[in-house]
Amino acid sequence: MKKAPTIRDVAAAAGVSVSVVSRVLNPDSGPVAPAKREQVLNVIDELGYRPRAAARELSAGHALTVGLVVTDLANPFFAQLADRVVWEARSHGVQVVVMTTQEDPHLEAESLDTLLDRSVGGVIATPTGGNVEKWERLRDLGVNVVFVDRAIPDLSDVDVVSIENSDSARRATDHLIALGHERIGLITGPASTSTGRSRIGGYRAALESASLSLDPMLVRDVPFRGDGGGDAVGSLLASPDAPTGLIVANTAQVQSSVRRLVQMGVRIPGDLSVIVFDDNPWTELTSPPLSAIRQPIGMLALHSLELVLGRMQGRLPAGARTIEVMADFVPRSSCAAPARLATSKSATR
Amino acid sequence: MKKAPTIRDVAAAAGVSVSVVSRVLNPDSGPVAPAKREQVLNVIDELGYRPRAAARELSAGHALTVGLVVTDLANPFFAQLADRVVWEARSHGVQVVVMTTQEDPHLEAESLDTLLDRSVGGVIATPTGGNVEKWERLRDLGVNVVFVDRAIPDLSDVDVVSIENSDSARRATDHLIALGHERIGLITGPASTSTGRSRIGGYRAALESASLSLDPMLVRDVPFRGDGGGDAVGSLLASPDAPTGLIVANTAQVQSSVRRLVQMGVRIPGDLSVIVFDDNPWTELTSPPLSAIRQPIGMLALHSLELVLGRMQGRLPAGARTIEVMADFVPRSSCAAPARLATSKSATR
DNA sequence: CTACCGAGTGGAACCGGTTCCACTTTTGTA
DNA sequence: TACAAAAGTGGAACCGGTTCCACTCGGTAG
Repeated sequence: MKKAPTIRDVAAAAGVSVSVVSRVLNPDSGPVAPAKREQVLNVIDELGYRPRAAARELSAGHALTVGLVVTDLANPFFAQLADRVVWEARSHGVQVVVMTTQEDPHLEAESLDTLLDRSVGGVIATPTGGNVEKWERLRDLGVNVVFVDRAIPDLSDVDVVSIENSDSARRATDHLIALGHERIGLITGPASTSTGRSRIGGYRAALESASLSLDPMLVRDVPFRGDGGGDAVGSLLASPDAPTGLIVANTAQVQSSVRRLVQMGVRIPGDLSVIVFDDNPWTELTSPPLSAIRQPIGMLALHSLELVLGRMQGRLPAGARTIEVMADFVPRSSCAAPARLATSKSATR
Repeated sequence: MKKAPTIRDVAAAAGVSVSVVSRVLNPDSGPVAPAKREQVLNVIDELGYRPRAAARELSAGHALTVGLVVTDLANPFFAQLADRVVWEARSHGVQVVVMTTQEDPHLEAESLDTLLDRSVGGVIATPTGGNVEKWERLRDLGVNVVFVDRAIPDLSDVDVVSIENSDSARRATDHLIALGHERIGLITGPASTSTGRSRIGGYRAALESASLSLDPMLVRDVPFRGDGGGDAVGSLLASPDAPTGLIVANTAQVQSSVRRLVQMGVRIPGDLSVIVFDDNPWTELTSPPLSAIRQPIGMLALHSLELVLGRMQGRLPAGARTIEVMADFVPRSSCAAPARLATSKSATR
């Protein structure tokens, strides 16, 4: 366990001063004679010298690192997001420190403190919704913050990247309406989140333009964590006036909801037409394959990182940006006309 | 964008020297009068002071950070592993820098260099198999390395955490044999990896003790990346002498393999009994639900981190450790007796 | 022939912590 | 009461980079 060479070792071995070595390391920081540059590079190579990141960060005041704060990586949505962020960051020479919040504002606060200690250049986060003052502090201290997937409305001056939630929900609802469904269940994220509200909004809009009334009993907003999805499915279908179509618009609860449907032996689309938000690899392995809103996770990651890096390098104009990307609707065989269409219609009227 | 207070600001505001503040920050580094400690803590709280990690790392020579190097987070196995590692690390006040290799030794090498620059205290990795000298260098420089899921046999003095691959493969094979299968296909990882070899070993052992011969055509080792799984499935089933049972023991290729089975319309378990390695949440959502080897990912994460942290704190005896954890076999309805059992038996003899 | 300019260089301060050491003040014990 | 050991404190060096600045050379313009 020998120890690594420092810049002074290199300088000594090359017979130059540390200033010269530093200038070789950072090409635009001053002139170096071509001969000496060569010489220094040779020594660096010989000694296997690598600059210590900590020293650099200390003097620079900030790190070439971004924090990624998400709920948990066990959720495929976040896992894929993290995958793309890490990958994209790498190609820019930036490292990613990953932290998870489990949707708990306390854990989130802790993460933010830690990120601050590390002097990260930026943070990409799916905020829990709390910690408004902490986020503000971070921003005021010069850390570039980008919210992805969700936003905190009270918080100004923060970039946001998300999908067109309202529009996506609307398209899913329209699809079911077009098939003849009149009672459509919606399982969505908490109404306290921007995502939840937008999706409910899109759902409502679709119903309105089809002149269908919105039955509040059919809309269930369940928390992002826990077994809320499955329970909501159970209670929706237990109702005597059960829906014939269902949109699961709480990404985190898709798995739990589908599991319950399978357990209950609900025939899809015979008993129930189903559309899920977020197209995971397995959604086409179920029988039948599920119609889905496919979130362009790669795009979300790309834009988020682009914003953070852009701000870190100061090459973006001031003023927060909001980027909304389109999500595809992928029709598969989990949707069909409601079975009781004819009878129920005549019976109701 | 004001700037954060430093230890000297705190010292000045509290009317003490920086040494005292530092001792308050690191309780076991020297005595402080209770009154002054109180006073310093108050000032810290008032100013919202937080020590800069970079400065600390610079003088300590190493960081309270571990690197996690995996293939990619889009793979649920690694995503879950990362989730647990991040979670567990957090509770120890350690941050995790995640890097992905895409199974490419060059990218892996790049990651290791970066990790070295960051003076990480340890690395948890699923090695690609290359870069033996780089790993050695890392180890010699005092970075604690733990391999998880796979090992590099040429590399001594490195801790390894994995499941009992041989035993697991054997149990899966035994299960199919007990049902009456005699031709059992095996799709596994590259034979150049420790994981691949062990699983083939277990498979072979099971066949031998049942006095069945091993047909090399039934064993397909496919790379961890790409579409090898699906293709192997296709070619296995295209054979006139197709297997009646299949074990997909290449975790990374399970999804691709199952997708192909579904696409081909193979009836499970009617035409083919199937067992997959790694029990993802969706394996019970397919129809029928798939029998699986459930890797205790949490245990893998826990042990890996335990080892890394233990070594970082120097509270582990020298000498590499190998930890193998048991994997559960979860029988579901994707396995049954081979349909042609009676006829094929009489016909063959 | 001098004045001036720019390239090239090295010294030293600085970033914000930790730690060693010398020094003063308590304490405890003979 | 005397004197050693322990507790408490501050100064300053150090970790390994970056950067400012002063300085020495050439070469060129006046």
